[in-house]
Amino acid sequence: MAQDRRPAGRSERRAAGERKPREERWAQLLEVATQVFYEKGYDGASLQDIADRLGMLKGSLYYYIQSKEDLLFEVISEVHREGYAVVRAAAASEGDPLDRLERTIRAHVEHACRNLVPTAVFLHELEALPTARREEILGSGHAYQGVFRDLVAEAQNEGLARPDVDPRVAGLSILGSTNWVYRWFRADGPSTPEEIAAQLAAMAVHGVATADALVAREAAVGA
Amino acid sequence: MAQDRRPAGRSERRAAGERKPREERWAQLLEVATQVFYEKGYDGASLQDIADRLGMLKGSLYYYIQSKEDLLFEVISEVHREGYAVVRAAAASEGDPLDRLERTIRAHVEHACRNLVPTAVFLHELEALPTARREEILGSGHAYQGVFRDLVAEAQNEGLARPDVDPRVAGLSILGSTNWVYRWFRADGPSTPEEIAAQLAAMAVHGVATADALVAREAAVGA
DNA sequence: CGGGCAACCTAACGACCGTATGGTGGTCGG
DNA sequence: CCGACCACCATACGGTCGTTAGGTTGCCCG
Repeated sequence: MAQDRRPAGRSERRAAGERKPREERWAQLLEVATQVFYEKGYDGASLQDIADRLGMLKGSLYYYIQSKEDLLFEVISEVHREGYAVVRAAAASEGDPLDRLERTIRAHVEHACRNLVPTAVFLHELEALPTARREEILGSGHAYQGVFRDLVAEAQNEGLARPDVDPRVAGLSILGSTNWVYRWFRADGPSTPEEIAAQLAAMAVHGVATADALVAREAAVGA
Repeated sequence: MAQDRRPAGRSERRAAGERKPREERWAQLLEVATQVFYEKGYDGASLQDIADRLGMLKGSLYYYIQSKEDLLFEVISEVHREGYAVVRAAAASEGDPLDRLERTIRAHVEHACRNLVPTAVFLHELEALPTARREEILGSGHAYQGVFRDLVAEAQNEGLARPDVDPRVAGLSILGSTNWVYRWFRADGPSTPEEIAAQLAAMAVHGVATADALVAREAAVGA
């Protein structure tokens, strides 16, 4: 069996698509794996697919990894680390809770749009990881959700958000609308990431804010 | 090989877990398939898994189906038909666009909460279907999104929604927040489907409505 | 009481999966 | 110029996958 697939024109040692140093290949491997997981899903993707695109044999991948699962873990881990850092930074910035909420949503959406493929893999294939490794990435709590929930709760405490909204549900609503963008955003579409981010942020802020707070915000913009 | 798995205590013709008439078994098959796809994903699930839970052998499934893909198609097709009908009915009901938007969101969320598993399979595994069969289900347009987008646009035309919101993005935002519930709703959680639906609907309405329209709505409730 | 059909079973097919093991060519420091 | 080592190749294993073809049972109808 000529390594499962590939014509394998007898033993002329294969076309040998350039040898590369380890670090460079590793980065390339992660990129290719991300793309393949995006296109076929984790279970649907095979190491063969990935190796093919790298111009090597699937067995050779084990020079870089211990198992297929390692690849998914690495891909997801990387994008989550980045995204979570971006969101936390925005949430901890200056200003009143509504301002920070708006900035956080925008940062989150813009990051998702600009890292569409890894984000999609993260959101779609996270549950393909065994529980232990999943929690190694997420931490034990619901990190993302918590950021939005806390910002809404804070706004509520300062009288900027309507008292009848449940911060928990509000946080999940925001998370849903922002995490949905990977399903419809297209770089060649009619809207830029910034425009979309601004729209989603504005809707969310209007969704939770009191009428008074909204009036105050418009006045501040006008000033 | 004793049909791949199962101890198979020699040939005593297997425990024979009750024979059932076709229609009943077919319903049971769909239910089991839905559950298994939910737990393992379409690619991760095997016909063996499904057959095991039905107490039959995987080959016997082909008495009911032509291929594994048929199962996914049937499952997704059913839940989509139901859900879309519910949403369209609510969108076509009486009242001004904001009222109808609110009712539509509530109907959508309540339906999703009460059909959590099929909904999850629909949203998660839809893209596992080949394009042709996917469009057979969805129709060629973006049906769900269109309903929400049109309601927002209608509200805008009547001066009930803020002119600076993009109905397209607003529709997708609403779709995102409502389609996200399958990821966090638990029947044994602190909130009922109705409460969650009401919260999400209220946030969405506040997210797009003008200040005047909101005042008018509160007055109407008070009356 | 016998024939037929519905609802399965039995058994196997070829393909492909992730993974292990040992080899092998080129490159580079000494 | 030589040996070591890096980045792969070659090959194969055991297993599982979806799918097929033909058999077997029990119930129903006449």
